[in-house]
Amino acid sequence: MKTNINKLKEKITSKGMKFTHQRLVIYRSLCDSKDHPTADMVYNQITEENPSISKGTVYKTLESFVNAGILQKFRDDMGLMRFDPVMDTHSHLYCNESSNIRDYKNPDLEQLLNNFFKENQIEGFEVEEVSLVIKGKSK
Amino acid sequence: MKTNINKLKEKITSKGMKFTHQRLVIYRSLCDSKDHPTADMVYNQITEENPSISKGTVYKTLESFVNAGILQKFRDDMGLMRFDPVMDTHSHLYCNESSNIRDYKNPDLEQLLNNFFKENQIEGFEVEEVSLVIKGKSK
DNA sequence: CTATCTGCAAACAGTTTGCATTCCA
DNA sequence: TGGAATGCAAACTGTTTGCAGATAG
Repeated sequence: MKTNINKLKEKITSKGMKFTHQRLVIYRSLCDSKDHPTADMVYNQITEENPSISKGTVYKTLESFVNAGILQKFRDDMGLMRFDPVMDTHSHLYCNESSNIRDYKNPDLEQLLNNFFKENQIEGFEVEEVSLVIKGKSK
Repeated sequence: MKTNINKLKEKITSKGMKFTHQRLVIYRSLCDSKDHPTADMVYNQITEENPSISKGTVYKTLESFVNAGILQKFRDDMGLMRFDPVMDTHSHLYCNESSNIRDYKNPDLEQLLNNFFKENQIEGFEVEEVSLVIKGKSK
């Protein structure tokens, strides 16, 4: 746990950014939650123990984390921005019933897709990045 | 052209909905544009020739078209709702430079993904629908 | 000390909603 | 004529912005 904090501090300060209480709290909230929360969810979660952190700060902090390569962000079906502390490329499983979003990583699948687009060039388009949206239900 | 209008009229009326001038104009605009427009884009486009159609009507009409199975909708990276008159399953090509969105359909790819998820069950998750987000640049 | 970060509130964009009026069937 | 569709404006939600004051390094 301490290690993670030190790593975070290093990541932050190495980018010339300042290490603040707010940033620590926000980052920890993201790591604790497995649900790829929105800025608003993070705000509601941390506000219980840290009532003085403002919503604007949460938005700005999450954005700087993304810029610093500490978080990834993506849009969900509702158009909400989701934040993800897992930085390597992976897909997401969207549960149609609970609207939960789980991580899914499969190197074979990545390989399969890379090969496919290497072999099947698209007329007038150069593929740079392919990601999967997997919908279904968790059981 | 006439044929399409009659087909549209049939689709609309067969659902117990009314066939109006606004709905015709909105549907035609979508078919003419190849760019998967947002409601706002449709509004701006039709408003040149039909200044009296209101924005609210465009939103409501697009939504009823989706419910009636006349259009598909999906979210883009910016969180905007996009509308698509092509109803069979297909992927989209997102151009990172122009932010254009093109259609991409490849039965082999669909087959490949279906097979993959048939053979690779995901622990605790039942896949219902898989779609691809393909980013790159058009050339 | 000073550049960055924070908190607050106002602004913004896309979309939805409510309701009186209009219009298709 | 009756029920659905329209137009308009107000409301709503998620997010961004501007700025004065606070704070890390």
